Amino acid sequence: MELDKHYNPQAVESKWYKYWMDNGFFNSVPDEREPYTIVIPPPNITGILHMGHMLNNTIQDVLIRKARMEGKNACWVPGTDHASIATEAKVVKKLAEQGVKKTDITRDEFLGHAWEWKNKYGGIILEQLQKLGASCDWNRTRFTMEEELSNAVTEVFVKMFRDGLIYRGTKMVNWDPAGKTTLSDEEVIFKENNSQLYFVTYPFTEETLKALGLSEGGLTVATTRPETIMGDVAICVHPEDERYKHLVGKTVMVPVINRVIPVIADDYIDIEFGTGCLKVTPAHDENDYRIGEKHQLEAIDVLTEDGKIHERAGAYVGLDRFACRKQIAKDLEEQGLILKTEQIKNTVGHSERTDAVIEKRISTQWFVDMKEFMSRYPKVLSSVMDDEIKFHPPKFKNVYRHWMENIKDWNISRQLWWGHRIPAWYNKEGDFVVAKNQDEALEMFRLKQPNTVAEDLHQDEDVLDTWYSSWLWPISVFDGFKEGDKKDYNYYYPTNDLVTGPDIIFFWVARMIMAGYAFNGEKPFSNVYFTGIIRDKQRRKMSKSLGNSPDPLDLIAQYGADGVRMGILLSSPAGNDILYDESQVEQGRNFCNKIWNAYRLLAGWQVVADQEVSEEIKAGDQLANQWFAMKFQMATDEIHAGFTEYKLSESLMGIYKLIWDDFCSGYLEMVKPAFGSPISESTLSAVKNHFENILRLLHPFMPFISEELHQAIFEGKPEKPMILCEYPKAGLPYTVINDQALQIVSELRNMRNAKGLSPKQAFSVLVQTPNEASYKVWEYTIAKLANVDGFSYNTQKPEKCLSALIGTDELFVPFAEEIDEAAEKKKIEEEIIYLQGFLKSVDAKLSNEKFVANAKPEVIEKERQKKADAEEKIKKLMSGN
RNA sequence: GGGAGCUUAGCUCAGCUGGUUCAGAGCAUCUGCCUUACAAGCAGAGGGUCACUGGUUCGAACCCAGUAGCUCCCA
Repeated sequence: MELDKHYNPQAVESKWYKYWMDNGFFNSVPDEREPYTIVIPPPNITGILHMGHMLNNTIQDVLIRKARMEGKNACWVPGTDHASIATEAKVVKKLAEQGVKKTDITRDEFLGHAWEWKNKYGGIILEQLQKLGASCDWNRTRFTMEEELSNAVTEVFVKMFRDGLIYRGTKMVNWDPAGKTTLSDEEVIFKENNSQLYFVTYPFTEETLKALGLSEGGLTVATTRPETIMGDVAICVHPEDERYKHLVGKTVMVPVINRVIPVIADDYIDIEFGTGCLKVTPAHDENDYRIGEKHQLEAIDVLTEDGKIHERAGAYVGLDRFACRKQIAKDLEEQGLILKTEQIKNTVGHSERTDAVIEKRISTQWFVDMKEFMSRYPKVLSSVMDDEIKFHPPKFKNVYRHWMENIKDWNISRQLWWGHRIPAWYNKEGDFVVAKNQDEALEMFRLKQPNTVAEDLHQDEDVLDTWYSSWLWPISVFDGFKEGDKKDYNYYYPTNDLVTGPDIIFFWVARMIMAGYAFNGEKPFSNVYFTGIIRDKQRRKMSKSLGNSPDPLDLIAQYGADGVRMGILLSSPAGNDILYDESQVEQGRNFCNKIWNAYRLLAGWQVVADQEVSEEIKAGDQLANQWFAMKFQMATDEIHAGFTEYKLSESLMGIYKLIWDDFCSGYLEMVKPAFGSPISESTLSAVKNHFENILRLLHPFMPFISEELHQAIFEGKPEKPMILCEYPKAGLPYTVINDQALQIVSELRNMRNAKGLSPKQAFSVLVQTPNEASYKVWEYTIAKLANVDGFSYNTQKPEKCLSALIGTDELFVPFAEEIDEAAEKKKIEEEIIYLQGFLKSVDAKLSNEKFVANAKPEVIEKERQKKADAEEKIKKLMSGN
């Protein structure tokens, strides 16, 4: 059968993926083997596959496939996250397109639509992962809002509440006016902004003017948010500020609404900033809130939940907050109350999901008491610092510690419908209990008020933060919270490796560690591999709006999954950002093609019995076999070292070079029979064996082509499919082969290139060496690779020749034609000059008493060797002249 | 404002506890080749004052200090 010149991935990929699936090779059940477990960072059901997923899941697949090949019981659990805010926004938008408003339908109706949406689109991303070759145990696919996982969430919430780790409280929280929900601090992204700083004057009241003996005047504050002045309750100055000391206790009027407010003093104030006067708006600023509490001031919330001016503001009612800012500035200007404006840079919080500008708002919400949590579970921090849980790269340990040490309470309630509803029930008086379900809640109420009936109770309307379910993921996917048989949980947990982006280190990684120690007393995983963020060539993040993100599925269609996997992995050491460039994926495709053609080559050879080939060929083939065996083991050791350090790109590069340089350019050329000649049976078998071994090394990285060719080598009947073959082991002994003689090949090629000679022109060579034997064994191979038609040793140097050094041995190539003697001489002279310079520095070192006295003996020995070698070389080069 | 990290070839990055036959890899570039496995290829070659300035040391890409630039995290 004729094989195509180019590797064609499409047919191959779907064929083998189906084969693996049909045979259940991805599936795992507990047995006596050592488990190796990864839980997928569950993608959002709203998500579609992007380059970040590609990187992330390729790495997981590499790890899981390698573990599987190493005989471990490999289990990669896939699944999806319900993504409360994102999904709710999607569904709201879809309903709006149909002319339905969320407020017009019931909660149950809305959830019906949401589930419908989830069932239709929620699994798309998992199907896309299959195209990549992800070897997840699809039988284990979980969803954060399915029944079992929801039960786990309730269970944990109730437990934490009863343990005093969750409380309901009224605090200042982050409000997303677009999503109309509160957010945790982690969901707020700070962005730098160019803002106007308005200097607004608050006129003194009559009373104050009288006391001061003035006819007019006021206090000027600097603010970027004039639209909140209707919520002002005081002006605050520093108690030591000489400019304002005398005004403390006096009153001023809030512009626009002319409400009277006091001037107070607090050392929180920064005298240098603005005018040194701060307008205190406790309802809309964290610091103002604190000042307000301290001075017992009222908090007037002047905004509605969607960011418009509330009735209680008394002016501009119904106007959007940003429109109001402009309007009020204009009006104040007209009234002469704006002294000046300045441009400043400040940072403004935005919603991670909706990108709306966050408002600070006082609200009654549910919180996790993090200080208490951390004091009860110190392992959460120490395990990472002590490397019981290893971060790769370790620089993220600092980031982790810093966050942990400054941790704030976690706001976990969201004013949404799509999510896990908070298991708290209220009676008509507003008392509440936390319970697993309504029946339990009713019982609890009845203990105090026996007459309570179910109709009196209503469940909290809010749902929990998405991450409140995600943090349980490594436990809950193995039903670790479920009563009864915990076979899976006991076997698979703790998991081995977690692969994720550093952007969710706090959202997810940290909280999984918390959940692990708090609910199971055990770490959730042993290693965390932080991938980089994928950027384009200009270092911009990939985003839909920039349009700089290629569609991964298009890439797979164009370059093949293996090619894409390789391209994306090659330049992605852990923690470094990946600058994506299509040329990398091309490189991946080209590599596939290279491997494919190596197979084509050997598939086309005619085979004969060993007796049919000459002894010379046999010996040459055997040497080549041993030589490649050495190269193979050396590379295998390096590849394992890369895995140990989680430097997957280095492992992959090691394989790349092993295959391309050592196997194809080296080994195959060595054993390749002359055109039209056959290959011996034993050599072909050795080649196939080596080929098969490199495919094994490659399989975790490029699963499809390695399976395809593995099957092809064994004519479709291998003992095992590649996916189950044993991964080559590190540290196996190998015979060291002295291949210094092979340098003759590159020297000759170089000479031909430099002289513009055809490779077809044969040369004879003369080597001056004390180790004749180490060259003799390679003669056949060298002759083949470099077109040499004669070898001689330690004879008279010919008159006309080209020369080179092989280590300290000399190589002469008789060359009858024109030689640019001057150029040759110059080349040698330059070499001598370099060596002399080198020798001088070595000599200087060796004659330095301090060096000899201080340096380690082996270093000195090395220097002496260098000196001897350099002297030897110089001697030879000089004598040649 | 606080913290962490980075700066090595045109690009992306390796360089472990300091020891110049280790300044390296891949890609890109250049030269010559359509040599019956592969032009998605083959054979070669040229690129670097290791950000800058000082210091420690017999010896610094590596350790220390300062300067400049960049990135990230947190407020």
